[in-house]
This record gives sequence, C-alpha cells and structure tokens, in this order.
Amino acid sequence: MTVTAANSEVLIRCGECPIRVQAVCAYCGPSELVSLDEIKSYKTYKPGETIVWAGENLTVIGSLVKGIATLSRSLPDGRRQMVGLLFPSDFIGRTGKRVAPFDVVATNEVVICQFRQPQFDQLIKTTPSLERRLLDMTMDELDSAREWMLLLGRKTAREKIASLLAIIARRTMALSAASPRDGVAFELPLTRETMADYLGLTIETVSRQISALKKSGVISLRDSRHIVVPDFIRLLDEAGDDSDGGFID
Amino acid sequence: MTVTAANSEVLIRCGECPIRVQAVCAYCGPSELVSLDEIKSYKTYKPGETIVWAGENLTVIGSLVKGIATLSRSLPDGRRQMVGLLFPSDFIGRTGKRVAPFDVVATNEVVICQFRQPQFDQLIKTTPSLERRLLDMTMDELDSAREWMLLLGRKTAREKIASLLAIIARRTMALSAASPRDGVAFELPLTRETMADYLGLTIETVSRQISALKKSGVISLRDSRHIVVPDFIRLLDEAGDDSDGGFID
DNA sequence: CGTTCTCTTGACTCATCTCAAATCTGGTGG
DNA sequence: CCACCAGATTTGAGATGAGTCAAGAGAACG
Repeated sequence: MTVTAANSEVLIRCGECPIRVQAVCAYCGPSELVSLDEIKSYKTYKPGETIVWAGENLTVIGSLVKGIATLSRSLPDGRRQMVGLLFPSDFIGRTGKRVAPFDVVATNEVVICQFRQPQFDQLIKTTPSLERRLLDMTMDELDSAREWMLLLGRKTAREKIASLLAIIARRTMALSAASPRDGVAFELPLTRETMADYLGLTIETVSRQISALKKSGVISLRDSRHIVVPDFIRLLDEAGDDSDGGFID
Repeated sequence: MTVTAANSEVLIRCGECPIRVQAVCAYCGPSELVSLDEIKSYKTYKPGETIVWAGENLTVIGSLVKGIATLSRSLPDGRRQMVGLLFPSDFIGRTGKRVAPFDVVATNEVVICQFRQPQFDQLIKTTPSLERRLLDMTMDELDSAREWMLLLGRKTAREKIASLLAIIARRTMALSAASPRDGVAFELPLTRETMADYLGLTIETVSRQISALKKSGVISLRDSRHIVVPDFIRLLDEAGDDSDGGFID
C-alpha cells in the first residue's frame, strides 16, 4: 500500500514470491497470505546502505528477498564484529522490541519484504503458523550463532578461514548437487574486510591465511574473489571440526 | 508421574514453582498448567554431571529449576568453548530436533522440570502461550549469544574479564537494588577454568588479568572466589563497551 | 599431614596485530 | 588505447598480547 517514493520496487504477490517456501511465511495458508499481503511493501536498499542502526529505533521488520546483508556491532573505538549474515528468506527485526541491538547493512542491492510494525505484531499473535515458523528460524539462528562462538573463541586464524570457505563451498555444492571429492568453485560474496569482521581477524591476517592455504594446495585462486577447492574433505580437515560434525548437516 | 528412582525429587505443583513467572510456562493459564503438570517430572543432576551430550540423542527437554548449567562444545583435540550459561528458569532442549548440538553440564546440583518428549512437542503446537514464551526466550538468547560474539571476536583479555565480572555484578546489584556508585560484592559461581572456557582464554590468562585488575584497584579479592567492586562504572569502562550500551538493559 | 585440586606467577614462545609499502584491479577521462 | 586514480589486496618487518610449559602457593579433604 504505502510505497516509499525513493525505494519503491515492483510489487510481488506472495504466491509468486521466490522465498515463499523458506521465509517466515513458509507455514502460512492462502488466507493468511492475504493478511500479510495487506501489510507488506517492498523496499530496496543500495549497496553499503545501513538498513538498521544499532541503538536506534527498530522500525524495519520483514524478510530479506534479494541480496545479502550483514548483522554487526561495534565497540566505541571502532572495533567491529559481524554477528550474522542474512541471506534471502532470512527474517529481519524483532517483535516487541524498540531498540535495535545490531547494525544491519546491505552488502549489495537488497530487497526487503517489509511489514508494517503494529499490524505485524498483531498478526503474529493471532497466526500460529507465523509464530511457529519464526520460532524454528530463531532456534536455527541461535544454533549457528553458538557454532560461530566456538570458531571465534577457539579456532586459529587458518581454521577460521577454512571454516568460512567450507560454509560457502558447501552452500554452493548443495545447489549443484556435487560430491565432496569433486572440485568446487565459487565466488566470494565478501570483501577481505567483511571476512575479517566476521572471523574476528584483521584484513592482513585474512589475506595471509588465504595465501597460506593456496600455498598448501588446499585452495587455488583464479582472482582474489574466485576460489577453487579441489578437495572439499581436505578443506574440512583444515577447518578443525570433526569431519562429520559441526558444519555438515 | 514417572519419576526415575536414582534422581527423584520432591514434586512441586506448578502453582508453587519458584521459576513460574519467568520460565517457558510464564504465559500459561491455570488449565494449561494442568496439562504441563501431567507430562512433567523433576530430575536432579549431580555437580559435574553431563545432562546432555553433544552429538547424542537429545532426550532432555525442560526448565532449569535450580542450580547452574553450562552449554559448551569442543573441537576434536579438546579445545572447549562455552556457548551459554543456564540459570533457573532457562529452557533446555529443542523441539523437533533429534541430535543435541551442544553439551549441557551441571556445575552444581541441578534440578530440571523435565517434560516428556512427544507429549511436549504436541502440547506446544496446541498452546500458543507456550510457543510465544519460548519464542521470546529464544530471541533473548540469540541477542545475548551475538553480544558474546563481539566479546569473543574483538575484546582483549582484560576487557573480557571485566565484561564477565560486570555481568555478574549487575545481576547481583539488580537483586539488592544498589546504585552503580556503591560497592558491590559477590561470589563467583565459576572456576577459573569455566571462566576461561567462557571467555575463549586460558586459565593462566584469566588468573593474570584478574590480578591485573586487582593491582589497578578496579576490583579487590577477599579470596579467589569473592570479588569486591568498589566502583561499578569503573568496571564498565574496563569492559570496553559504551558505558550505556551493551550490557546495560 | 599428606593428597589433590585450584589458583597464581614466572620465563619463554609464537600467533596475530600494527605499521608501512608494494601490487593489483577496475573505472575514468583524455 | 593509454595514463591516472582510488580502492582492494598482498607482502614485509617488527611489536605485542596471549599461549605454553613449569613450578610454587593456598585451600579443601579425608
């Protein structure tokens, strides 16, 4: 209904939405989708644009439809830690909370299916299928956050890099249905700086460890953003997890 | 109903339960409590006992009633990271998941109000007040986990120690309604090793940083487990957060 | 009063950070 | 097409914070 002039986007019906089966609305039936349709609007954010400021009023609630956004938080002197990566279908915002605990920043062009605040809060109270889906998604995120805590607290720089590459490689493999022993190639959707913020390292250490993994033959680079992994199992070994634990699910 | 012989405990009615107003059952009405009463039983765990093993079948679902438990995960070579601390009223377990992602270990004598698995899964589907409370609790835990990621990834050893002490001090102050400029004294409920596992440090570094904070006059020790904080604001400064952000809520 | 566990402290090592410079990349305008 | 520039990345050299190894001091317990 209300569509901001600057950031408007083609309207999509929920029925044709690309993230429909995974987003917060995944368990909704047709009539519930109609209710959602009434309170949603699409907003587009430019690369680098801050969608939510930590400490400010949390006004944005919705589903990420397209693009990648980062969740992060900084110390007063500028040290920054990413605490989450948001992909299409991930939920942004929190019901019943006024102050945003973290920054949300668009890394590339991002489209959000944004719900109007009071209406959404109301809707979720009367729609168990919404609430259940949100609970499942939140629990999954909690598990990944805790997994990441293990990485941040206990892994070496080399293991951190290997873990991150393994996660991205696995997502790529899942899409192409390749076997672990085949090679995988993918494009890094992150700059060295974003990787550093994610892993709790400096840019220089990230760069050095990538070079070291290249020298060991664990990976090879076409250019700085295109990684080739000849043996996925080898990469997993470098990540330090049990070969069947952690990141395999 | 079913009470294990070895670990039995005095039965409590939900109405007289000490954690009633904060636990997963907080939003339940009287009739819903009756349903819970029918599928719950109390179990006691000894200090050091592992309540749930990571990677094993997740059979325990319930509320921590008494004691403190830790959530942690280890790398194959033994490096361990705590990913959560469970206090009375915290929820243990996860609906609809077979494999436990983390170890749950009792640090002292722990009592759990344990629900029978299939019945609880069923109950939560038909009881919105349970589901809503669980969603709120899970979101709070997700926020704290992410807060902790900032600590693990970006804080120095001294800041990590100060942050942990600040959290415990604040909880103590909240109970006694003391003002920040007053002195606070409390007993550490954790060993140096548990603190190290929590903060992503070694025992020796924990010990050294506590000594350093003592030498700076930020804290003083009666003995190794009894901390006195003469000026809470000073402690917060050492924690590195914005003085009004982060751990104040 | 040993025994055992927790905690502290010292000396040294090493991984990661810091500071600095070089290289590479893509884009812009002439 | 080329020169130039700004941003991203790599690499080097040195500093340092935290880990490792080892020993000693308390405290708790039987």
